[in-house]
Amino acid sequence: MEKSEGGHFPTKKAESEPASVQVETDNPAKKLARQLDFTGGVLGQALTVSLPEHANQVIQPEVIKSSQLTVSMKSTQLIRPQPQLQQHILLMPMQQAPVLPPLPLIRPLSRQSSSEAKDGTPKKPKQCNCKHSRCLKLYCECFASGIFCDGCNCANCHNNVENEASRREAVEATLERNPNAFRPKIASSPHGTREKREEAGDGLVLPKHNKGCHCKKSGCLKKYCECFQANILCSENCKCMDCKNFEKSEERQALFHGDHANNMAYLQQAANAAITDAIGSSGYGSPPVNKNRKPQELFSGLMIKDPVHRLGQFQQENQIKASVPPSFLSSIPGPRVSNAAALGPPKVTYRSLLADIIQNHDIKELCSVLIVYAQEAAKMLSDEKDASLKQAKHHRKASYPSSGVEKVMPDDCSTGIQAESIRVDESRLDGADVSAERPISPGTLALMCDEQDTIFTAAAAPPNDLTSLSNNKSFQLPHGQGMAEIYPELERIVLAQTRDCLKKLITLGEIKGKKCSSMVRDTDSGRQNNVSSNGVANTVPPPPSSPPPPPQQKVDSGTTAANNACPKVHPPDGNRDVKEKI
DNA sequence: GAGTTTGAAACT
DNA sequence: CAGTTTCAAACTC
Repeated sequence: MEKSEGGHFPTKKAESEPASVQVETDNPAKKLARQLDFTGGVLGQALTVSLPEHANQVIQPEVIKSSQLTVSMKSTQLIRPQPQLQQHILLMPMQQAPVLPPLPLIRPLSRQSSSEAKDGTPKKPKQCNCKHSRCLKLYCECFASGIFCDGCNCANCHNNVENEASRREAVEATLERNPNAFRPKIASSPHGTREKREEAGDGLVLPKHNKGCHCKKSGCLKKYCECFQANILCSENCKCMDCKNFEKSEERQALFHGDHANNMAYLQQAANAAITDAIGSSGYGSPPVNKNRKPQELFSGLMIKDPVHRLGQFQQENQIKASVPPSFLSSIPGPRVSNAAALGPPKVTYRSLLADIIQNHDIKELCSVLIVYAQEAAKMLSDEKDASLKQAKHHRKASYPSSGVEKVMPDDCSTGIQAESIRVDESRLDGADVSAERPISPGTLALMCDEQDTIFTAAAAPPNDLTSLSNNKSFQLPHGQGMAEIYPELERIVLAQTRDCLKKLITLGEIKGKKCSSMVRDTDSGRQNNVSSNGVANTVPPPPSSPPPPPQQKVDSGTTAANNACPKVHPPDGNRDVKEKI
């Protein structure tokens, strides 16, 4: 496409073919180019659209209007001027070059944003608001896009038919300054295909800005940035500072990914936070050499030079994430670890203070123990219930016989964990046990269903020999008794244990946080006098109303604090302890 | 909607 | 070519 453009602006073919649209092609897959005619063509009259890749192909204006000019634009990708809009597409002045220029500027993202409804349906073109440029400078989007102003809010507009002479002069002057002024700013990269990038997600497109952006404060994450506006990544052409518009940028990913991708408030917050960090802690206060971080440099370890700054950024980013719903947080791909593993910028990866405390096997073990708790509680409760039922039956038989009708509890659990066992004999619903009639809470049902997950079964298997739990056989209540009656009690027990474990985690986090804080003070007492009391341990703040951990779960702070190795949480000590406790 | 910020374009 | 100014869009309040 680049070479095919060769010259600058073509001859006025439109004058001889006023009602036709001429498309020149070389390669159908390449981008569309549009020839502009500033000779005074009006709508539908002198519309010449050039597709260098489609040479000698003539299509009707309507086709161009509706689709061709937006060809190769996949939904949210490169946004081109929308010729179907009522603004006029013009032809450039006669020039030597026979090959038509590509589409003009890539400004139109703003057009899209303001001219489309939220569902993406085109509504009406955006109108420029030029006041001082007479719409004869590239400041004017209409002029830059090669279209007449039509219904714009501009003042003293000369970008119209009535001022064709001055407009033509302006075009020539513009071309004199920059022969490529009306050529597209976004060029396809010779490497790879757009499809490949699109497949990579992120809404990425392969093209890059020809001149590159020069953003300083926006982090290239706002529409001030032409690259960002065009929905492309910054490239080596860019001379931006603190660029965050690169593929592995978490800030950028936060903008494009996540459940809150449409939440403009959040997007702005994320962008602002990223920018604030970029220009706040390291922005103008740091040497320019560090400010201009192109994507390539980001991959070269430049950012490692300032670990303090990076730490600050991570804290800020954590604040950002803490301010969004967990659903979004979970949607952020691989919080920090993934980035560390990826080829992203070599940022210092923040790790939770609990990262070394909570191990995978701990989680699995905890789950296993909770299951054991539940099982033991179920047995115990069922025994009690069975005994009481027998007594109740004796009493009832003396008064009136049982109806024998069975009541089937709703079974939301698709795995049918106890489709049979939750059948409750009505005879047991004698009013003496209200809890037996209590419907199973969704949480409990979910818990019981989840207990069938592989993480439970696989985790519990070796150490605690809980494989049998996976098939629920051992989870069936003894004596064939249903589970419904004891679910509430089971829930209470399991939740209590979970709560205790969480308390322990909180305690461990506090301990480690204090340790980290003291370490920071020791190593950087001169500068870090403003570190919070527990440093980054605030990521796991203790609940205000949370009482101190029960004595039996008190953490061996002496060991953990003295030991540089991270303290680890241990679930209740095995089945034996569980049984003893129950 | 007014005011501010931003960065490309224009200018020196 | 670098620095400054102008400009209009993007953004904030």
